[in-house]
Amino acid sequence: MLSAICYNSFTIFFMAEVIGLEERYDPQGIELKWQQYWSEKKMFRSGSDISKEKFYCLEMFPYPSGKIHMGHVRNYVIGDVISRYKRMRGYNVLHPMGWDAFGMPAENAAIKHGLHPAKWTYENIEFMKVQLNRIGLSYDWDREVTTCSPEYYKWNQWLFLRLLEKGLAYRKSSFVNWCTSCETVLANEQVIDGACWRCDTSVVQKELEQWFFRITAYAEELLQGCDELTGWPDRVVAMQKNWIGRSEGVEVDFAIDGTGDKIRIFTTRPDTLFGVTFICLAPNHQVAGRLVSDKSRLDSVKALYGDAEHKEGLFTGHYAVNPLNSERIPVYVANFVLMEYGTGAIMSVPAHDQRDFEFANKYNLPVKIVITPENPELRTPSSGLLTEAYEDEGILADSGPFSGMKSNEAKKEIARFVEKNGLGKLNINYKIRDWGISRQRYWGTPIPVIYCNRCGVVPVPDKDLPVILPEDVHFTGRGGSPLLESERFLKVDCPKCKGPARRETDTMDTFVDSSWYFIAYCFGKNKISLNSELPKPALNSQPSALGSKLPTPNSELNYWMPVDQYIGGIEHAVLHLLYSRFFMRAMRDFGILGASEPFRNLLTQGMVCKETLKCPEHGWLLPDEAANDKCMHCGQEVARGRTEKMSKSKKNVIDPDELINKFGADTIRLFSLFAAPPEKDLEWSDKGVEGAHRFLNRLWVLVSKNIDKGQETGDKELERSKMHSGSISLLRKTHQTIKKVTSDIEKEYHFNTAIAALMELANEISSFNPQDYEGWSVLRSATGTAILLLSPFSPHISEELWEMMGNKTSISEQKWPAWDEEMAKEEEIELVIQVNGKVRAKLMVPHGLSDDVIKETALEDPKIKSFCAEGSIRNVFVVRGRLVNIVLYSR
RNA sequence: GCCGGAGUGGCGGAAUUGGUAGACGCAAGGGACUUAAAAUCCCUCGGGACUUAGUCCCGUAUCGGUUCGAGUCCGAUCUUCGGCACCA
Repeated sequence: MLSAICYNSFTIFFMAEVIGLEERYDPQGIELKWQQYWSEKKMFRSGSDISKEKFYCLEMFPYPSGKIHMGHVRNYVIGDVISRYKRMRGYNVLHPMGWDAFGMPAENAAIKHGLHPAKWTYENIEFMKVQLNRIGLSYDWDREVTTCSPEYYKWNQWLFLRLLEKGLAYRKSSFVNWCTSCETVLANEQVIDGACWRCDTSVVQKELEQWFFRITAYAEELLQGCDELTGWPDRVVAMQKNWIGRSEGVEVDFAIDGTGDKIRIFTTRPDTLFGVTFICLAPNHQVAGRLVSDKSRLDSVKALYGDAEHKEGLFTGHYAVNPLNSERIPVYVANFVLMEYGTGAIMSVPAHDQRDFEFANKYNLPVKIVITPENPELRTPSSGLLTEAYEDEGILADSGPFSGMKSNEAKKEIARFVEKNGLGKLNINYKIRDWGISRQRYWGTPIPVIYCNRCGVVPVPDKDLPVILPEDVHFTGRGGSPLLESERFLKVDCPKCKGPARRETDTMDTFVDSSWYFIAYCFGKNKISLNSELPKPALNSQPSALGSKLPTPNSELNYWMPVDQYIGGIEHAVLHLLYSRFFMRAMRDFGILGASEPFRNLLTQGMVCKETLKCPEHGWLLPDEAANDKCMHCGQEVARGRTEKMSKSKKNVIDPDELINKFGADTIRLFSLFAAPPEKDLEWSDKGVEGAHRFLNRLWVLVSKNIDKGQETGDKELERSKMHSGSISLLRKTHQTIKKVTSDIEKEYHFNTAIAALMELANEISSFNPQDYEGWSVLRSATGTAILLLSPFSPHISEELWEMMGNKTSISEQKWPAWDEEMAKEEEIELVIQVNGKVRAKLMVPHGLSDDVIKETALEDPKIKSFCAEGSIRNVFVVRGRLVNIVLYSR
């Protein structure tokens, strides 16, 4: 031990002696210094000047689980680069951060460790905020939002009440997962293999009255709006459209023979109406209950509802009449028919629907072919037996007056016929369901309604908001919602009749919190005020002589919204984004703001992955549990698994804090931006991180060794025509790099190629040997530019180097450099000469030659001449500034 | 099954509107410096052939097509990753 200490201090002394201790790149010191500087000067506070062009850059806020992971780091670094870049481009940038702070893990922690969810959550936030700041993220912390604070969730409640007023929030009965042993509701993720996560009791479905938001009222608009989402990845838009699931079709009434009941079915294939051979009802369809006398058999079909493996049916003993051809067909109850979609009843055409085909086979029901393929080769074998349903389009057969029509024509004709004759109507169905927001949990926004025996469901008046979560509760994980045991919370006077009443004890889905947090940021901390944004009746049509100081309705909110760039994980491609789009529209209709779409551009970053290690005996291994491909515990060969998303269970995670301690935040930022473009998965590589660190180190040495020389040069204009070729070439490279880095950022946020270009410039700078004043001046300008261009990626080291170069103001306040197109132009180009499409020679020629001269030059090249001697020239193609292709007649 | 991506060196990844395939980095090999190592710096680095220091051939998942020219466009196939999945 002692000798080690001696050795270390000797080493440090020795190194300090040789290279000078002050010259070494010390990320820890620098990063802390600049983080303090930024924070003290409030450098990243959004400006209040709303005449300036704005840029709202938003990253998905984290759930405060306790620790930041690499996925967060990647997400936030991408957003930070964009924000810093846009600031340098002169935009008024809003770049906020907050906490998605309600949710189950806090309550689980309370159950397990007896910590109050609030304490657990706020401690996590405090810790994670320090972690975020260590990454050097340029947030405006003055606008921080924490969804579990009453100041925030008050507005959840306020919005709920507005939705309620408009009929967009309503109550209906719905099923939840219920553990009979714990007597509590379970979330889907708490149900493991159909059993309770805590006690392993099998979970049952229990019917409860719950609150819903009527997102279906906006289904069509949300779908139409998808076409405006040009700044979103195609696949996310596709997923949204898919989820909404619009389909056009007709509803047709089938009368039941002898009972007077009518069954309304929905179909998208009216062209197959003549092929209907039976009708199926969902097990919980009203008419099914009436038609089936054997309730136990009906219950057994109900029990298999939703079972994707088996088709189970039951003949009701009744027949329906096809209104088009008056055929009498049997009515079945079938487990695969969904009550929630369409009318809860279907017409079955086994010849042209695979599901009906399977059902018909099982229950020996007739199959009637009414569509034949246009291609005769595909026609049914003469036996008339199908092996599977024919679901494509074709020519109608056996369909009365419609026989011989093409199916897409027949669809329209038959639909028209149905409507004209009052047999049914055209209709559009959507897969999307209303959004159930009730959660039987404590750690969420209390739903602001009161139940009164006399007045029924009474909304909490606005003036009584927020309805605050009570503190006097215990967390056992048993016996339903903890809110039920707080007398003080539960008992309340009815706002209407002042009689005794009871509060709603359910809380809201946390997706409600995240559906409008981006709007909350626009107000600044604790200043959220959605109602002040409502248009006010004009007091006076003319502004008063004193100058009206009345707030313009919607001013600040409408300035910042919509978000210009949203960045987050693909896992939120459907729900969060769809709910947010719904909330925006609802709020627009309340008059709170003008826009409909919340996020103009969306970037879904790829996952952070890493190689996995697995021992045949000990399972997944941490990197330091293996040495030389052998397991440390048993010495067996370790299998290098494929690279997978970092996860604790696979032990391939990396702790951002450890990395920062070792390399500094700038290195981590640089590597995660360099290793892959943002939308693709990022494979973590320890060696790659070292490479990024080496690059920063090289830059550090480059600046520090030239400080003295560089400082002497001023900003005097140099005359290009008199410059050395070396200087010109470095100057040119500098301008080319500005252009390249700028366009890579602007175009697709391809930071990886931007950084590659910066590395090229750095390489050129280090091999440049300045001889005189001019050389030093060019060197200084190239170095300064490189640092400016680097600053969004690795801001701390850039600040420090910028300061070392003698600059007095922070690099974060500098303008993004501009390039000069003339300066960036190459004087000579490499001309590639092809013969018959194969590269045969390369020549250096001056820039800007005419096509004819280029052609001539190419043909005069001795090598090309010898190739051309083999045949006569048929054609010559000249691509300006690039290549010549000489095509010969083949012999 | 349906919808949407992706297949390029040993690896991560580059390649404007079709116009030099492999930028930049990692790994590997060689060299310089050092008593030595680390660090740093320099060189080589898709495969093959030959009459070996220059030249030729092959090469972007596979097969075919369009074109003077295809990683890029078109058609088919294979592999792979996401999402949805009895939505009538």
